[in-house]
Amino acid sequence: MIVRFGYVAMSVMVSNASPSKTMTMASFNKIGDREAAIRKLERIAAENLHNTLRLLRHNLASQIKVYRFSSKLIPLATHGDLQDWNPFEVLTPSFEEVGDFVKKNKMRVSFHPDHFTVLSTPREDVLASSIRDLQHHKAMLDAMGLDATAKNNIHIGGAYGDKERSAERFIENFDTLTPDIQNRITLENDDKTFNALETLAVCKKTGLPMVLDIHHQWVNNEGEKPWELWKEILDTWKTPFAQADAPVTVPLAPKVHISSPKNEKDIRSHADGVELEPLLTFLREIATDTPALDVMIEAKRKDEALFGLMDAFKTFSGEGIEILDGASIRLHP
DNA sequence: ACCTGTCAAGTCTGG
DNA sequence: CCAGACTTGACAGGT
Repeated sequence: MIVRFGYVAMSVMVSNASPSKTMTMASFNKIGDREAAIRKLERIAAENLHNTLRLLRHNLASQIKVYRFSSKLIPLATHGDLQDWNPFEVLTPSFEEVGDFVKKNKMRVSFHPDHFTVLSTPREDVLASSIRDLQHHKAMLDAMGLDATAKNNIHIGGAYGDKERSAERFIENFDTLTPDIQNRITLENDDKTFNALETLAVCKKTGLPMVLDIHHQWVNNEGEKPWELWKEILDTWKTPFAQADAPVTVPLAPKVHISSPKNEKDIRSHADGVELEPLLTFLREIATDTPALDVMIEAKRKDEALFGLMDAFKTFSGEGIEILDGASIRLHP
């Protein structure tokens, strides 16, 4: 099994390279001249995209091929007061530059629209803004010229006192989405509401690929071990939604998220780095069934945590682990 | 240079 | 019905 590692949004090693610079609505309004304020938003977005490209170059230098973009590339893009603004008129070349780099270097990229995207909601207004957010994320991937192998990962959402009904509502609402949005979505188990088993059930009904978050599964489960679900999770990556728009010959590798609890008191929060031991146990359990796996590291110290984990793997060299490059390993079952 | 409150957005709990 | 917690990086406004 070949395992590639990636990280999320920002680097703690490349300085002054935030891809998430923003502007509040209060300061937008304070500018007075609306056109000037919009130009400023566009400048910030261009800077975020420029920094994203800098991060991708840093990734390439370290052989990191898996990366999640910041969802805040364009400040206020989905804000209700700015719906007449089309940021892509000006920003498309910057998005293309990022997308070209991704394609040229065969990187796997994604977004994670944050927890305000809730397709399980009973509220019409919340559903509408959730769909708007998904459309926005799809539009950014389109502007980069990336096919549907680049996914938007989301959670099911709230339970509203009736989890079964809420899961059904997620499916009903998902069914109303256009296919080009649907086939960009992956579903992840969360740490409070929809556990891995419940998320898997929704994936089976919708045909969505499931991203297993091992940390979430550890704090929110029904007594199962994460690898006990793996064969079924693997199957969710063989559905049509897991494939690209364009004809593809190789299915997308499954993806998992890994992070470690911050401390004994606060087990949900993310620690600076990632503990090797639980991850290694999981990888050894699934290695036989899984030719390729991508692991997204969600640690507080971002890319530094990735390098720390790679160092930890090095001490297991010869024990069924082969270091392939700066960000990937081969694990022999 | 550093500190504190706030931010576009949603849900859940407790009062 | 409403305030506060949750959680996160970064702004905004202060010292």
